[in-house]
Amino acid sequence: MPGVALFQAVSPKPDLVAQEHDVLALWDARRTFARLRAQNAEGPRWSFLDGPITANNPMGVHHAWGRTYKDLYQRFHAMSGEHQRYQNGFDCQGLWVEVNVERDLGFTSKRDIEAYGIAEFVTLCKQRVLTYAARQTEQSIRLGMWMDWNDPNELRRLHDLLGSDAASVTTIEGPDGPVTDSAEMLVGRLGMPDTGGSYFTFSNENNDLIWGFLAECHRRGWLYKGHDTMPWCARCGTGISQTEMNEGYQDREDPGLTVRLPLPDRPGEALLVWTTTPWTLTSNVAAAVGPNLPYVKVRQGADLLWLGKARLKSALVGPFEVLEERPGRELLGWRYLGPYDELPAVREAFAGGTRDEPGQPYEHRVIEWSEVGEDEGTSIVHIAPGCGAEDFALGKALGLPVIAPLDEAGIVLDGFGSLSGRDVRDVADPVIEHLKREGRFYRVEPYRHRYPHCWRCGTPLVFRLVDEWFISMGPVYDKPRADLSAAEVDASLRYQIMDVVDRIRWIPEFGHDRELDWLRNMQDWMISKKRYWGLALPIYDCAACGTVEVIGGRDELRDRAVEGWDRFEGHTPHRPWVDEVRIDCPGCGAPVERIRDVGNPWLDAGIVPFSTLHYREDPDYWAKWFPADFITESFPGQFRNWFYSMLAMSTVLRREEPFRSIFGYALVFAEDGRQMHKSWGNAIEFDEAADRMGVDVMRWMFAKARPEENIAFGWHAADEARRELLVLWNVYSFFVTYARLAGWTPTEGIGDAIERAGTWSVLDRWILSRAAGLAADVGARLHEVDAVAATRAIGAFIDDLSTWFLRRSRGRMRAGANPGDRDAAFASLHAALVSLIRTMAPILPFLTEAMYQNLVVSVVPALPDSVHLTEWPAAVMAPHRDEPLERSMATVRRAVELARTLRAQSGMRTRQPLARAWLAVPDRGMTLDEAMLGLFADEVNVKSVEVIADGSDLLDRRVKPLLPRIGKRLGAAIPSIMTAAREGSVEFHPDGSVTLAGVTLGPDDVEVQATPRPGTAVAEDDGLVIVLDTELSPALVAEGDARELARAVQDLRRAAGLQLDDRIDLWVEGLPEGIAPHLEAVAGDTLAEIADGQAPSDATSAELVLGGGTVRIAVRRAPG
RNA sequence: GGGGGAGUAGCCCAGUUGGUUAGAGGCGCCGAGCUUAUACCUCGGAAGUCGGUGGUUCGAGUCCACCCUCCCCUACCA
Repeated sequence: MPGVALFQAVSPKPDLVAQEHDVLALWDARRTFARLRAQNAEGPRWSFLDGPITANNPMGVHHAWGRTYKDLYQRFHAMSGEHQRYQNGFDCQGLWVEVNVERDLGFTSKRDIEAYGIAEFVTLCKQRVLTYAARQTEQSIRLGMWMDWNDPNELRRLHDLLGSDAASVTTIEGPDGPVTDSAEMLVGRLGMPDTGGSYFTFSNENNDLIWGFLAECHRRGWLYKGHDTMPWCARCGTGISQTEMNEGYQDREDPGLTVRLPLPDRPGEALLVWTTTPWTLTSNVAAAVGPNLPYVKVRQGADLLWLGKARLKSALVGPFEVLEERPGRELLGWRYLGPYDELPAVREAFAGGTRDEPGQPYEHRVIEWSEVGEDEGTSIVHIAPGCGAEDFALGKALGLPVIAPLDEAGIVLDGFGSLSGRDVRDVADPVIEHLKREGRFYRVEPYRHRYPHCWRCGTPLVFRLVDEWFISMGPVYDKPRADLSAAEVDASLRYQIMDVVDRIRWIPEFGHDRELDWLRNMQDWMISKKRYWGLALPIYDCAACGTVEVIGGRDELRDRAVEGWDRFEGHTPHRPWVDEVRIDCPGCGAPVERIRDVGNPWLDAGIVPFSTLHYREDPDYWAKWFPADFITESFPGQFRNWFYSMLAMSTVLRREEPFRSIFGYALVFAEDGRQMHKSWGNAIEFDEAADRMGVDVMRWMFAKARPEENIAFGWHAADEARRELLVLWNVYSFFVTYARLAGWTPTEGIGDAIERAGTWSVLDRWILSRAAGLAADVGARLHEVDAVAATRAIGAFIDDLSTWFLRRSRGRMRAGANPGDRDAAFASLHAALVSLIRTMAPILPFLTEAMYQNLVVSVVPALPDSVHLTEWPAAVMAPHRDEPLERSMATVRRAVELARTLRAQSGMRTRQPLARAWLAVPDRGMTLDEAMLGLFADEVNVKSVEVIADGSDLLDRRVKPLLPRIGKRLGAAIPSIMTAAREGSVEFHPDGSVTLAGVTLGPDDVEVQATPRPGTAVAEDDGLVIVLDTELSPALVAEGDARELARAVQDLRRAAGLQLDDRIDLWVEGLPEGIAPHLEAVAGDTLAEIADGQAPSDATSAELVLGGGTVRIAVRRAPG
């Protein structure tokens, strides 16, 4: 076919990584993604909302799992013609960025930050975000993720300008033209419609809308300042919310310290209390007992000690004598001497007395607490309201004094004697020393327990009395949700959120229960943090009159500002600039400053369904894209983080679900089954994985992984995934090789096949039917967010394509094959491959694109120039579907397997032709026509196949009693019945009943199975019976030998490194008589001329044993 | 501490309302076969006291009790 372009030659061993880079360049050059968006611009909307990735470090392979899903579902929906937003998101604000910036600067405390300057520090935080946003953008592009990306170099330019002169005016290219502003404000405007690109949660709009949300919470009375003892990280100088607490539990060893507290009214007697936090003893206020628990007084030497009876053996050291037993209630009110009564802080706190007895100084006493248990310590609990939440609640209920010993950095405050000024982590030993000196020490021993740590920096938390801001979640009612009245739901945000959760499709389903469970147990949401880089909480708490005002947006702030607006204007709404603004107190008119706290970062991510969809500035747009059709993130953790914050905020603002369906997946682990850790040497960086395994291999692994289970990610798993893809590549490479040799090209893509396939052979029609079925199946699966089933179906298809279609069609594509049949083979294989790669394109965008370029673009230029611009192939392939044909083919293939098993059992190699096979096919409305039988005959190498009606003569009948039916009835007779069945001692009766071991069972009680009679070449499977005629005539033997010879010649060709179409000279020496007639055929198959005489020395030679004699063969490329 | 889940072949694991010979699948191993798609594929095989102990039953991987180990969720008990 002169003048027609051929396929490009393909290496059988592809460099997948290099190929991926070529494809990226191709997409770039052809603006493929932009054209896809244009192509779908009028299509139905599919709203995907990207959960923001924290722009704080390079992306890891665990991100690649989620991003694979995000990209593959976006690509799939694009192939269905759907219009999408393609907006990636970066999470920008919060402690995690601060901690890294601090580390870079070598800072160890908040004081360092203050000294450095908050403005400078915040700028560094912004810069860090821009740095890693640029980096992650590049990595995501490398992964093949199609999003509306910013130019990473523009992000880096803004980074630099922020550092050198944030106020300098510059211009960036937006989707609708250039946008000019100061560098700082451009950074604050990233992701908006005029600037385009990814959204950044530090953006002005994002912060502004959170202000609006908080103002709404305030309007409804849900925002409040709490005064409470909270978990606190002394290193970070910030309170830790309930959400964050859950992330940070670790095992830790603390001193388990038992202390004697003398009872002045009972000379010589003392209470024993136990604590794992010695520093809190400074702030001891009371000792709690369980009123109904038994307590005892024991004598140890001169000591008289009180403790819980149940704790005697474990709490005491050494021998003891029990003197007295009393219930806890009889101990109530006892005065005792505290461990640190002499401290000024203690005296001062106690001087005011209690709420109920304000006149006289408070003294330590025994109080009642129902929560006191008998499992640990002494059953007398040390109570320090300034150092524990439960202690605080108890103290509050009883009106007890509160002693708060720590400042925000965990340093002991003044008034604590020699402990003052020391770090809370270093005071355990001084406390113990003090107790020993005072005669209060009883014992200390290491105690291991799970203890909360800071999720970010790993510091053990302390409990500290602080003011923090909360959003109330509303009451928890003690009854089922179904019984709640509308008024009760209206009064409780948590139940409103639950109703929203019910409207969402959770995949996997357990997510629904998890979220509800979290909401049930959720305490009020602590949204404040005493830090620097984050959402500036727009709360104005009047020191003069106590009025709290919450500002709902930047414009409102400008209107309300009484001073400092000029110093804020031109800046993003961050500290320290926004702190300059004061408003007038609506209560008393005094100028009020913003509280200095920043916001919980999940507020930043939670507002995204509003901020990124332009809820305020373009309500029509928002209404079109809200709620999102789909989000996907890793499940662990997000129930209480992103999912929760989105649900809470959307419920407050709209009482609507922010997304319709959510797909969750688990965690990426290393191949050794452990979490990846750099220090364990089992971590794999994303860039390394991309460079070494290639991103398609990674995507294939991720798409195949069961999302509800952690994935074991590593090089071996990657090799396995690559092998699967290489099978496809081999088919492709084979196809291209032979199509080139034959000069075959399609004229209209898969249209060739659609036009003419009706007349093609069963193999062709079968593979096209399979391809059609695959496209339909994978489409349905991906619609259901089931990538596992999709990849499984694809894998099975590739296997069919390679091991059956191509295996049986290879001869059809060789030189000398029937031209019409050969073209049909090429056309059907080509169509199947093209349909397949379109079906795989969302999952494997690079491999499929590379193949598409060659299979389609290089030969049919009129078609779309990217596989990603083609439509989902299910519809166009549907006419090829022929399910009866697929069922028949499955039977043939099963028959082939049985025949192979038979050959193996009888030691009859497949190369040896046999005269006949008999085949009995179970009657399931299935017939095997000539062509099907021909496939079977060719594959198992038999001269003829005869279909017999019934294979039962060849088989033994065995009886399998159906135990679930007869077991209950026959009881103890079962063993003998089963033995009889196993041994075949069966009596069959005409009505279908049988007798076994003297027991007659009805036809329904047994299953009669056919098994091959031992010693015959018969195989059976579910009614399919195969018999081989293993009688060998001399002619058959000779034919087998000839095939053996041909095989040997082919091996030699390969050993000699010859090309597929090289012609050879062939020398054969010592050929047995009988084979001679076949020699010409062998020569034909191997492109050989039979040469006479001695083989030359430069020929490649070998020996083989044929018909009992040694045959020597040699080959050499024919000259010319 | 509370709640839930899991322990089956060298490894990852399936195992229906209890049914007698414990296996679908994947990796690995051994053997054979097929093939110029040349370490791809196919067929066959080996190997397990089903975490332990006791119980119910004609019969237990499966049900019950206790114990051991691991994981997840949850929890500021001192």
